[in-house]
Amino acid sequence: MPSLLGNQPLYRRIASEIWERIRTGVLRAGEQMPTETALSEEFSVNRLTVRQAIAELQRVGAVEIRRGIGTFVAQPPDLIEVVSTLPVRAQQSDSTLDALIARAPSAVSGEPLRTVIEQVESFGLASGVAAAVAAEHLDTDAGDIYRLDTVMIRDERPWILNSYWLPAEFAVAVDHMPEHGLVVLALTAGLGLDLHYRWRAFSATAADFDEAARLEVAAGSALLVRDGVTAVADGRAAFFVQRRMRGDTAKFVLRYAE
Amino acid sequence: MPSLLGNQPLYRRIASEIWERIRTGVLRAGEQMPTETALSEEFSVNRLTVRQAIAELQRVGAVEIRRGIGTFVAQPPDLIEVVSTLPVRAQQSDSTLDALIARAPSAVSGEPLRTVIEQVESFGLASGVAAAVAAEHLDTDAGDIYRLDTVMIRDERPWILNSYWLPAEFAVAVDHMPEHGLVVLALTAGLGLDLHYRWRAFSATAADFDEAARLEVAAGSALLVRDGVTAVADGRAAFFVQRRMRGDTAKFVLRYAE
DNA sequence: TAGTGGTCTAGACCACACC
DNA sequence: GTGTGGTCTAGACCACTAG
Repeated sequence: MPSLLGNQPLYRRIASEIWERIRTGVLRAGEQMPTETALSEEFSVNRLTVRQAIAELQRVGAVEIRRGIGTFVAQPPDLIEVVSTLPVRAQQSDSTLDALIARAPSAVSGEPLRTVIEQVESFGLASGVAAAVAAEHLDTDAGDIYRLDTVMIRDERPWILNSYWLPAEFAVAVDHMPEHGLVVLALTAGLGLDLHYRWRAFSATAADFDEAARLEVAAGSALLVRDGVTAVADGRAAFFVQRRMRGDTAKFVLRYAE
Repeated sequence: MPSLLGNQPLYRRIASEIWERIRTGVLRAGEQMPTETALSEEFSVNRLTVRQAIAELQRVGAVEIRRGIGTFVAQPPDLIEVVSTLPVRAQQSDSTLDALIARAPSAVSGEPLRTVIEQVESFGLASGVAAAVAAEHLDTDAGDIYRLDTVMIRDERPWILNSYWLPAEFAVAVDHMPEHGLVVLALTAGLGLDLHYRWRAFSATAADFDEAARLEVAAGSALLVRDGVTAVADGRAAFFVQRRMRGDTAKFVLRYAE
């Protein structure tokens, strides 16, 4: 244990040591790490102690564990930047959706593949606390709100969880949503609505068990949350939406016009 | 183990069971949980298995562990909303800073206490990859950039880590920064500059070891990252800044003017 | 089949906070 | 001191992936 902070527990010193090897390039991105047994022999500790160190490195995003195969130094994630230019007016398709579709890498060479789709998971009358909160955002009565849960899939991997709350008058748009279509397109193209943002908010949270399972990440992973209210031209609120995505895969950029 | 998914490992079923107790109010927020030993007897498993379950609940934010005391059902975090109204022009003090100071709860009754301060941790010429990236954002030469690292402290707890990269001409502002002052105030009031955003970006990341230690959170916790470039009236970039904060303590809201 | 990580046990001792 | 969570060991067996 040729390490630094003598006061730290063993597993943390081992984590630091491995981290250092990654940082300095002794272990390179994508490379397979020594097995847990090998490391436990090298550091003369129990395998469980090594596992504790590796678990921390995984949570930090430094290594990737592939069960039955081995542990690997993590590759930098490929991050999609979703850019908006401010001030925006009208169309909400400015950023998120176009970007999703346009920037997804093409699988077949040359052919711009549409690899982002939005899949409906559930739809029905909203209830409970969430419905009450949504009602407040939408200036409507809580009994009259529909909830639509979808998942956006990018390159065949779940990417963004969406929960929409819509007043009844706008909920009919869901019927206009084609298989693998996008909710917002169903509202704009399908219903001929002119949408614009009323507000958006950004926060971060740890994935709970349900979110973790649906996004295929570990419970507790960092999620980026963007929620907001979108309205139509005459000022009525069309929907309140909350989007949750893996933190390391998306970045929202707001450019301010000069 | 009166549980659901029979295929899951023991520790996960135990975590689900406890989670269910919290969700349904059998265990209430703030309440102390049974000790690890008690739980291990109740579920007839080894204490380590219980610990694994509790660790997951902690990462998810469901419980809070106080060493030497006990484990408690987590309280909902008190979150500060930082609101901007769009379109913004000029002053950047719109949101972040004013909000930080104004909305911090008062310790002494009635007296609006200024509980948010910004403390310089290091200052000097920037180098390495980070400096190169900053140079690109700032349209400057990489050799001429200063880096300023600060921490914002709210109610005596570290809250936001800030890294500023400034061209030499603006770095002098640091000399104008009073003890416990705010960097942006030093630039505006101290140097008489008229600042405005060029762009901002939001993302989320897992706290690395350094960030975790400085923010007093566990490695791997969800952090909200906001970075951006602020310019002065004539268009020159004044600084590139990256702010990292505990995800559960801050939320950035953008309101769009009608 | 061989090799990897994943789960679980039994038991020991330590570090910390409170009384 | 007493009780809490934190660390570590030795050893066993399982589940998954690849060849």
